[in-house]
Amino acid sequence: MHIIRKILVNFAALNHQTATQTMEYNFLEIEQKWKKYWTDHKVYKVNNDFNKPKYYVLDMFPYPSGAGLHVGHPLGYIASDIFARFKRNCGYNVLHPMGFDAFGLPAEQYALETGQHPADTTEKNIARYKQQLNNIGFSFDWDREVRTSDASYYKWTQWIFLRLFHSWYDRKANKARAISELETIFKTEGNKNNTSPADETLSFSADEWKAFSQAEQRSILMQYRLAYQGYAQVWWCEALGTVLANDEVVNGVSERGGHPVERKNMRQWFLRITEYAERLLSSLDTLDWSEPMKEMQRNWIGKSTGAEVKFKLSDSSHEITVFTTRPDTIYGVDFMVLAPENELVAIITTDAQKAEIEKYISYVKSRSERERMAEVKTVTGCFTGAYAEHPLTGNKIPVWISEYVLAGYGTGAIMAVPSGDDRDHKFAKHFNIPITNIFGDLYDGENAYTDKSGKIMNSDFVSGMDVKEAMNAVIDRLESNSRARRRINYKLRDAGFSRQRYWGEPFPIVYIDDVPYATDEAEVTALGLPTSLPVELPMVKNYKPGPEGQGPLANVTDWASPLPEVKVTRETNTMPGYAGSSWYFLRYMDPGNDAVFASKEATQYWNQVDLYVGGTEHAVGHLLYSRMWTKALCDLGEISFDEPFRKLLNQGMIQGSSRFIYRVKGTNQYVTAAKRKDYDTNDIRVDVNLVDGTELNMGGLRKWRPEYESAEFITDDDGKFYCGSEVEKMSKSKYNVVNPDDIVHQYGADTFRMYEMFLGPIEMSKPWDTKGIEGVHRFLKKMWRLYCDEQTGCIVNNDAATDAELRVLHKTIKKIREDIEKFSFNTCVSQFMITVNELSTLNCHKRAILEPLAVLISPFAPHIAEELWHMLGNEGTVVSAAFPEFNSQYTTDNSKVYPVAINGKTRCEMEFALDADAAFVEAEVLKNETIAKWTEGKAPKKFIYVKGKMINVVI
RNA sequence: GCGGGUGUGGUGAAAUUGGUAGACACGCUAGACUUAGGAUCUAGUGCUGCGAGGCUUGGGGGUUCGAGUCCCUCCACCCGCACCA
Repeated sequence: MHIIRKILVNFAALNHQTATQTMEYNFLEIEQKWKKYWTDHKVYKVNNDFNKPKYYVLDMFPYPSGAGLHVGHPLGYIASDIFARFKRNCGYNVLHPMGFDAFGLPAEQYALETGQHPADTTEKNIARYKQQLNNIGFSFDWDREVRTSDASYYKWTQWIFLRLFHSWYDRKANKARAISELETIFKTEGNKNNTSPADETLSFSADEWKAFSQAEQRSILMQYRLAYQGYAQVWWCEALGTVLANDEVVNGVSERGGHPVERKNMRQWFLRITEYAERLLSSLDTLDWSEPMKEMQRNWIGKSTGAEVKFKLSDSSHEITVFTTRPDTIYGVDFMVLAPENELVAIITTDAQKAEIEKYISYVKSRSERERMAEVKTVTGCFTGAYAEHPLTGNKIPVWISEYVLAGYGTGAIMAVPSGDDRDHKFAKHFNIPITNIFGDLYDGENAYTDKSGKIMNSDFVSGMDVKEAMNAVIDRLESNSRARRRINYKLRDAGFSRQRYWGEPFPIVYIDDVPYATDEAEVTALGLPTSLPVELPMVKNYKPGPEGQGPLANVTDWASPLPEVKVTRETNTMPGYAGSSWYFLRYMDPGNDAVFASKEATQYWNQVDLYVGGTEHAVGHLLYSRMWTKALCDLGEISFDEPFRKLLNQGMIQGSSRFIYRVKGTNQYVTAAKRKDYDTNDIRVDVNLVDGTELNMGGLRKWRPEYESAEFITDDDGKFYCGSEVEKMSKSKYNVVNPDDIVHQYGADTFRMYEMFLGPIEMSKPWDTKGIEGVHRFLKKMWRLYCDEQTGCIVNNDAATDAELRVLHKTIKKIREDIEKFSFNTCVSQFMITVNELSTLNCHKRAILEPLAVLISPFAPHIAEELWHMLGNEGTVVSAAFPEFNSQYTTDNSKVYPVAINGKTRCEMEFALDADAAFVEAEVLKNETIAKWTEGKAPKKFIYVKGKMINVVI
């Protein structure tokens, strides 16, 4: 089957010359011609023409993986390209750039396996991506391309990092300020008006500040900086001697080699995004994003109001501080739970419990946060032997540790109220901890009462109060003796910014006696080290990790220790993937600038991204970081807007559809899907490109891999072999990747573009299926035949259009304009099909209709539109033609065929003028034979006439 | 577990936001033209029934003259969860 198709395609290719003469739709030739024209004439070149109104359409730039582009990638790019072209036709100066997120883990993993340098493989992958993108006919201005791995780009990533390093967040002014200003404040008033976001207990006077050593001062400033150092847990694999990403840990062991892994604390860089939590939350309201997307960010930021309560420990001077959203339930506290990582655990554990606690902690080290949160059925925990004192009753409360309390959230400790919280309840039941009921009959003894309605009982002075009252009363009482304070807590955590990897941006940081300094600080200048950016990533030959889990850069001794005699070392970690992608939209505005990341004029003009298109998988990562960077740059006066993406359009994911064959165990026989139940078989994935629908190309399989060379097939009764199928992520390893190049070669880029849009709403996920593309291809051929007879060539005439033809055209213009603005591209394609069908029926070959139609379809199918536009004798390019306007004279009707229903069931249709009055309509309807039959002479109880919609008779 | 989403013919889907469910396509069936066809054209195609008709938007319930759309409830599937990008 497949072979026959190939032969026919080749046969068609051989006939190209005759095809040209017969003027049939020769997409290969047309598309090649116009692609060349667009490139040669730099048609998509964008100038910073500040006099024209601007529109900025941005795609999430791709990571250039070794597998190349698959048919899922272009979905969003096609949508944004249509919109960009549309806006351009509407007279805007449209910025629609593309680039590459080129640093990342896969290139490094590939380097470890093959020894090829990531710079080389990345270069190759980018070349392939560009060629694939160009094949689809996008209107990118490649002169503005950016690559995050270019030194000329990451120079500015490093520069922004240093701006964050040199800044702190002034909570009163609610903005970032220079750290030098904070030093001035410390010199005059200490930190009494500016508590550290990292350590609220930190307190010093102006005199104390001045008395601190430089190292002490710097360590205090580190508690304020927006880019700072702290500690975080990473996956550590002893056997591989390396830190692993979450993705590299599968089922609790390393993906490579299956070695055991555990959590390890490491010094890391962080971005203090939590200082922006409130602004990131509140300015969501100003954005034109989908409500679910905003909801996801809100939940991620996770604002909750409640109280921080301190519990004294019996027999110890330490205290446990907890955050609770339900201070009203304080009389129901039956035990306390610390995160196993909480520093207090080591201090308070009694000798008797030590062994058991250590055993439990080592178990927790092997568990991911995900597992810890998800597996609620199995309750685990361990008693520390210590007791806390209830702040109001003074009762002794046992202190436990358990994995369900996470160190990174809140204070890493909770007060457990089993009668009012599900997890606490399960825990108490499991460990037989007595439960205090503070809800009276509302608590049934079997399940926690988590509802916030009803009265609090059995709770001393708050008994009988409702939740809100009790909350305030409890906090007031506790506040009066300094045991609590009102507090807002965020789930959002500071962003880890260090990776123990090679293929990323080096930090512009050097350590002098283990104290970190920015490369632009005086201390570094004094050493004679270069202070200018970029700090270039040195070329290396091996990518193995450094000692003690440091990044590979630690092995480049002359780079990592430039001045060994004075104990000066460089930071050998690199920045994470999201560093470069947090600000790339700014670089496109002025990509060549060597003096600044983008000129003020350029950022002022292009301003916010008007439309940002990309997948929901970035909902809380990239989009949140990018928003924070933008706010920081705005605070520091570098740009004049504090939100990067005004409108966001989320495209759905195109999934792969994998094909399976079934091998009879222990043989080289394969059985068709329907008969596999009769045999004992293994499922095996085969290349989806060897399958037509579900029908396997058996000869193709034999040639695919040597192990199938002598395969025997147990076919279906019709002699064909059918595969099973399953929807999965599109990936190389699942053999379900479909390359857009193949589709473009077989049907053309215009068909491909329109087919991807025709698949369904842009935001919906769906599996790829090439079946159905024929319909779109047929449509383009049919449209072609309106303009061009296959024998005689162009058949467009200059006759005046009829009213019917004008109505078709103007209704189409209206519909297409509206649907593009709504990003409803699938219905645009339907409309084009309807229009072409109607014009074919009308036998319309008139310029007055067909010339606007060519412009109308040009954002969707630019190649054929350009060809038709020129066939009509136009000069220049359809890219800069004016988008047609509709005339409402041709889009409004003055009568309507109403559905007439009896009791809501449509029984017939009747036509009335749109301005017909109700009495007339009612009389006419009741006269109607069909209606009379259904009403059986009964007088209607009610007559409903909705103008322009429908008529309903209730009997 | 938490958060977000989705569910409509054999298939992809449409439905001016409460007003004719299934537009537009794929596939399938029959036919025309043709040396030929996976080109092109015509007709049919949700299910059920001889028919008038009845049934139908994941299941159940509700509001309404009227529900795919609103409310309640249950189920199934997909995506994300902080070091993949």
